[in-house]
Amino acid sequence: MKLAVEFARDDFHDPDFSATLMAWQKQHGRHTLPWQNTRDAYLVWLSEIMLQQTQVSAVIGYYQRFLTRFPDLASLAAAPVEDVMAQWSGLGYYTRARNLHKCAQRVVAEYGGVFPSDPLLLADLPGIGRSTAAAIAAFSSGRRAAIMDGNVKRVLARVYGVDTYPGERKTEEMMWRRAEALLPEQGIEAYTQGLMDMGATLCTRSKPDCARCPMQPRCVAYNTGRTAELPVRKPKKASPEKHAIMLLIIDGGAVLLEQRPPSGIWGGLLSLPELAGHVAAPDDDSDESKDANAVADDELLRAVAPFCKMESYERLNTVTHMFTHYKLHIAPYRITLAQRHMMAAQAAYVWLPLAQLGEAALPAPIKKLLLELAGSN
DNA sequence: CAGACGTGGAG
DNA sequence: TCTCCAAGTCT
Repeated sequence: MKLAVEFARDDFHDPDFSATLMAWQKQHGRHTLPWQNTRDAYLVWLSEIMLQQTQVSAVIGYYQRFLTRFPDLASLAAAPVEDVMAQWSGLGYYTRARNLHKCAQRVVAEYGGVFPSDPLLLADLPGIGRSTAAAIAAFSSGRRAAIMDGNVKRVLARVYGVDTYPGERKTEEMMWRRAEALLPEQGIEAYTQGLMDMGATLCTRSKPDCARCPMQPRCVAYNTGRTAELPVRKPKKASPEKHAIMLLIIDGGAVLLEQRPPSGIWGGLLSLPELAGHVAAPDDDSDESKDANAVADDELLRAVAPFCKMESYERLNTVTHMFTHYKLHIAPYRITLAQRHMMAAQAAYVWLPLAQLGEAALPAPIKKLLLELAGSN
C-alpha cells in the first residue's frame, strides 16, 4: 500500500523531459527578448503582466514605451493611475494596469520596494497568480517553481497525450502536478524559458513544426497522429450582441469624454459618453431592433444638457467591434452645440483636446473612431 | 466554477 | 468574414 502511494506521487517524474528541453533551448530558444538577460524583478514582473493572454509581438512596443515613462518601481508607484492607464491604452485587459499600479504601491509599502522571491508571497500581490508568480520567481531569483500558461498546457497535452479539456479542474490539477514533477534540479531559468519558447515557436496551436521538435520521438500526440486534436479545445458558446449609443460632442477642438467605472469592460478608461438604456436583446440584430434603439430628440437633449445646449445632431454610421465574448454595435451621434456650459465639476467628465487623442487612456476602437473623425475634420 | 475581461494576428 | 486564441487572474 505504501509503495502504491509513493509510486503515485512520483508518477510524473521524467528527467529526460527537462534535459531534452534545456538542450533545445540553448540552441534554438529565444535569448534576446527585451525582458531577458536581467534579474531585475521590476523588469521581469512588468513583462510577465503584459504577456498575460498577450503575444510577444504585441507586447514589445508597449514594454519599451512603458519603461521610458516608468523606469523603475518607485516612479510607477508614485504616478497617478490615469498615467498608467494611458500607457496601457490599446493593450487590453485593463484590470492588469490597475493591478500593476496597486501592486507597485504594495511592494513599496510592504517590502520596501523590493519584490519578494517566494512565489507564495508574490501570488498574494494583485494581478499575480500562481503561474505569473512562478515565472517572476524563476527569472528574477532562480526559484524552482512551475508555470502553467497556454504554452505549457499545449506542450504537456501533446507530449503526454492529455486528452481531457485543460479547463476541467481535474485535468488542470493533474497538469500542475505534472509540471512540478518535471522541474529540473538546476537551471530553472533556461527550463522555464524553453518551455515557453517551444510552445510559441515549435509546438504551435496550428501546424506545429514536429520535424524540428526534440520531443518528437517521445511525443504521444505525434506518435498517434493527434497533434491537431490536442490539446482538447474549449467548448464554444454563442456570443451575444450588444448595442450602445455614444455621444460625440466636439467643441473648440476638444471632445467630451467620460471616465468609465473601474470594473467592467474598458474599466477605468476614458470613453465617449453613452446613453443608458439602449441595450438590445441578445441575438436580435434585426433592423427593427436597431430602429427600436433610435434616440428620441428630447432624450438626446436631456442627456447633453449638463454639458451644453444642443443645436442639432447627426446619426453617424454604426461601428461594430468584435470582442472575444460578444459583438458590440456602436451608434455614434454627433452633437453640434449652440453653447458649451461652463460645466461645474463633474468628476467623471473631461474635455480632451483632439491633439491629445494619441496619448489618452482610450479603448482601441474608440481611439480609432476619434482619430478618423479628427483626421477628416 | 463559469464567466468576464481586449486586442490583433493567423488561418 | 469569421473563428480561434495568446506568457491568466479575478470574482
